[in-house]
Amino acid sequence: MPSTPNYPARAATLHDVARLADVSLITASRALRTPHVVSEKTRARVQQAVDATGYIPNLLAGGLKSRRSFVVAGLVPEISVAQFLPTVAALTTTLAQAGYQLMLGQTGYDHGREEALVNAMIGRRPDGVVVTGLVHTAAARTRLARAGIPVVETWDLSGDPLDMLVGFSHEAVGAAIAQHLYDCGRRRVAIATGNDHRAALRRRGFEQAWMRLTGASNASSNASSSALPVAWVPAPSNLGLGRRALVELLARHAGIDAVYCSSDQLAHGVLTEAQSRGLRVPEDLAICGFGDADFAAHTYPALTTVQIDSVGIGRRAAELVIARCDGTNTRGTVVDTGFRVVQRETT
Amino acid sequence: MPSTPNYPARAATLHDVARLADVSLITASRALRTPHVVSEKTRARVQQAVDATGYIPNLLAGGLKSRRSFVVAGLVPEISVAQFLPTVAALTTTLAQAGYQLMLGQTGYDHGREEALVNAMIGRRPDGVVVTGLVHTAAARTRLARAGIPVVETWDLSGDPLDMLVGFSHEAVGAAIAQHLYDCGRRRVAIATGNDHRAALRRRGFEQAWMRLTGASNASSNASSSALPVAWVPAPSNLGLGRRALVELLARHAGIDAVYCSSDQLAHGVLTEAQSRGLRVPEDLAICGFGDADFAAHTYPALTTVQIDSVGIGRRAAELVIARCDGTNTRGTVVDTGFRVVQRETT
DNA sequence: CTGTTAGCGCATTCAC
DNA sequence: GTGAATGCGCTAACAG
Repeated sequence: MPSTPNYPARAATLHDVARLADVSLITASRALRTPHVVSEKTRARVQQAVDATGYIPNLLAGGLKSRRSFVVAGLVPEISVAQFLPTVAALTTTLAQAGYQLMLGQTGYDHGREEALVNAMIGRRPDGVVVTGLVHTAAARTRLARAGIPVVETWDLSGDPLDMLVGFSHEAVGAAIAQHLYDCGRRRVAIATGNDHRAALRRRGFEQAWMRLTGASNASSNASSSALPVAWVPAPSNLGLGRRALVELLARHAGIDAVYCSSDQLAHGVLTEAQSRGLRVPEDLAICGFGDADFAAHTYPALTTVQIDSVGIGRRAAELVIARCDGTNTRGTVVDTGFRVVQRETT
Repeated sequence: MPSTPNYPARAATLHDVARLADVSLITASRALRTPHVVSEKTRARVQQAVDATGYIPNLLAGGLKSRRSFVVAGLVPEISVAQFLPTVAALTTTLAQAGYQLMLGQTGYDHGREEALVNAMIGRRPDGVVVTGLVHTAAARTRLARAGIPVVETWDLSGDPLDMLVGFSHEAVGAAIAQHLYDCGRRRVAIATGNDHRAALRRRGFEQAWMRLTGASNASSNASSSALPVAWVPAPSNLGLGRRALVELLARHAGIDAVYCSSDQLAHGVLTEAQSRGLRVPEDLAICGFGDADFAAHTYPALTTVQIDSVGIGRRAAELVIARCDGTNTRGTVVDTGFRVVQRETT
């Protein structure tokens, strides 16, 4: 007799449960899925058999017939992007509460794996798809449209959505920050920004608003050129890139008095570099970030930033997918989750 | 004629492809799965039918027969824990390269959802399970053992693993940090630590080594009491909690000259609080973190910490699961990924 | 190289 | 309230 536990080689099936409870297959199924239509006695016998066998329903098999997988695909550019984390966490939690699981995939910031990932996901027949960001490649958009399942794009409000959209206007965020720095009396502003799509929208909103505020005539809506000093860093941005960005800005543009950063991580780096050079913040240099990361309120001095409802985006996206799966028509729904400039000590 | 694209209501099946290509079902299947056993001509006809119908194989249906889902379950305490992010990212990438997808779930730091999550995952019949951390509850351990699939626990080396293990010794990490601070000439050390399992192991390793080094006799291996000043913070730790921890330590224990922190986020907070009080780092206070986060090399002054192969853990875990699914026996494998104290400027 | 048969484990549809 | 038959979409096993 072996000392290691000896479990049955094959997992118990509903068939095993039914036989042990001496009922038919379908009665066992009903006892578990719709208990109220089964007599109490039968229900108890089935439950006993379930406990005895350690039966766990095979959702794959059931889903084949009912065409429901109770799986939702989640697409992120890269998992190690702090900004999306609360969204993914809320998504996971909200879905789990409704019996769904999240299947997570990385598209890559360059969209290189987007189409392949969408195909791989569709092959698993998810009941819905949530994307942090927009679906960029035409092939992926077509695939998703043809799949006939609810799709929620998030963290954006622009463009023409594939189906549903939960986010906010990045251009409005940029404009609000410009207004804030202007109101603080800054006139020689610079930008440190990641090179991703959403950061570019914020930068454009910032520049256009700035030109309007300062009455400059050479407003540039061209994405490749800029009227203001800009340091670009590769996405995803971090503290180290922020330091490097400020080094670059100060070297090329003496006398700047404020920096808008496309993420709080970047802003924290700019703050750090400023301090290492003996610059006073905000007296010599004002700094504004984006995202209201968990550390933003606790830097020294505390970081002015833009608060985003990252958790709410995940929750709303999950709710929309679930509602649609339950038969409610949410097609085309667009939710603006808004934003708020949070002034702290760096401006 | 409607202006919106009108896709077939039902997704194409292999049946549709076979009929269009005028071959049998199984031939169509083989043309896609094992092309080399099918004539070139047939293969081309099938491929043409696939393109025409936009067919995407239903892996759920195939998996029912072949007992392979090509899905691996990933269990994390909470997604928003920066420490595990590189592991999860590497896991996802390595699995995707081999045709697997990651199904992600959150157990909660208190293990409250661990059993329910394991049951939900098992119901989807994953080909393997990777856990960041150990499986703590007995019920979950039993379920996983009975499922008969490869399980990799990670980020630890202690205890008795369910199956496979990829990690490092947290007690050895604690001891190494104690040695480092001792070598730096510090004698009045304190600890700022999260209240999770792994952080507790590091603290114990630290304290035991410290007692040995300083020749103190009241070494306490008791988890609830401590011979050194300790500030506990709830997991997951962050910068704000680090500031609060230093406030608490300085209030209760005047004259400490070094703080070991259970995460770099915590250490960054301690550093920030020290600077806000005009303490010089490392002259007045040495600080050591853990994890070598992306920002650690770029704080001012740069943070001394412990480098962990977070990416390697994810990659190795994925490789072990994949190998086992491919028939290689990796049962019981234990991989020590090691660690390295990285001295920078805060010690 | 290609086809036929028989399920995988369960839910749907109809009968009793 | 319960049950028998049928099939979801695909692949393993065996024939040709």
